[in-house]
Amino acid sequence: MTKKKEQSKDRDSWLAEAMEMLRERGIDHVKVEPLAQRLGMTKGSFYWHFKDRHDLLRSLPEYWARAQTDPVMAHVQTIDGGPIDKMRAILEFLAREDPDRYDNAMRAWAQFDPEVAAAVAQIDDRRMALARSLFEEAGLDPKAAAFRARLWYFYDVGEHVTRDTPLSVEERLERAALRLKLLTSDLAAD
Amino acid sequence: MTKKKEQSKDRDSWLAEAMEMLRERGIDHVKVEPLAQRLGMTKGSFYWHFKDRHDLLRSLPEYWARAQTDPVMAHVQTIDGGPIDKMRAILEFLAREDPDRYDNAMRAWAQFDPEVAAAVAQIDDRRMALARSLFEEAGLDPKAAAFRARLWYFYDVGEHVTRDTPLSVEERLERAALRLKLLTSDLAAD
DNA sequence: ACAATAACATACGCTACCGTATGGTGCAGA
DNA sequence: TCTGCACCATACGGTAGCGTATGTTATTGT
Repeated sequence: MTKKKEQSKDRDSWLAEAMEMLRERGIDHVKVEPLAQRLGMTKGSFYWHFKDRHDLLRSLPEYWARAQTDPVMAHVQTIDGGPIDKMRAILEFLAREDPDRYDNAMRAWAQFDPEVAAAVAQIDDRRMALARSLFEEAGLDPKAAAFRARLWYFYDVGEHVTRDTPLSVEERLERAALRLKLLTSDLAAD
Repeated sequence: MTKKKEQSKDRDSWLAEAMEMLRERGIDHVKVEPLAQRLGMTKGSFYWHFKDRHDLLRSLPEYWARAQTDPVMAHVQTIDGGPIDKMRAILEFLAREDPDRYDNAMRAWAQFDPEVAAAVAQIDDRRMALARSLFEEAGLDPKAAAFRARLWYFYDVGEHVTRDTPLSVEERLERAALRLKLLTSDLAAD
């Protein structure tokens, strides 16, 4: 009735806690016995919900995509106005919400697992496609829009990946404004 | 006479091979016994050169910095011309040489180790400071130059971090040209 | 009331790896 | 030639985590 495959609240609690461990210590430290301990359970429970450890790991990317990237996409739909307005709205949303808590950990993992790399690349493509369409909407030809979307998106990635101590909201808003200005100053003002 | 501390060819061969394993499989897979096997040695040798596994790991960032980032800095010194010329030269150098083979692995590691994060952040700062000084030289005020240096540098990081299959040299050169154009088009033409 | 089953706990053997202890080997200098 | 030391091998005990087998409990349909 629900989905064709496994889906349960208990199972999701294992996945959620596994994501937490992934974020804190990396994929090689999400192990089933410590994981069980954090949930106040034992291995017996784990091996009921999952075939083995690898089964858990394979389920994480889908869980991540489901939990993290959908909100952003949904939020964009609610905005009206020109492409520049939308960009500004996205930047402010990202600067306040920071919905990609697990992105860094996923990227770190993706470095050493091709399947995970594919999953992350797919997310990257979706986000960049959004930016690209906005730049096209603003009047750029496809090639220029594609490049500027990369520049746009990579700034996000760079900010997250090169930083250990998080910025204040004010600083993030200020940098977002600068970014928008530099990347759109030559475009038609809506 | 050489350095005040440990430095030997044998020790460096352990470090080099450890970097290789770090790049291929991540830090949690550089373990002493598999490492010894790859070098055709046994643990006895390892524990002669290193106190323990942690001692090896602590030595890696310094080894990385010594091997990877110095060449780029050295190459910049050899260039003469205006700041834009220097930027173009740097981009072409990076597009051809790709001297940061280990950057992704180091960043992945840095996610979960504050000391490593500090080491990587230091490298990031050095590289961004170089870009910042060039933009200042090109006429930007300090604040604008700092931001544009981030934009400049993050594009590099983004390209490396979001990519599994490497680009061709031609594509990299083309993108480098686009990047230079977009980031310097409003500046005095040398 | 009573099977059946989902959801857990317990106990076990196994492997990979760590670090230590100790023994061997080649080579420098007296 | 002998000795000391840098460098490496071998052998050992200990631990963490994997997966399996099997026992236990709570719930649910009949």
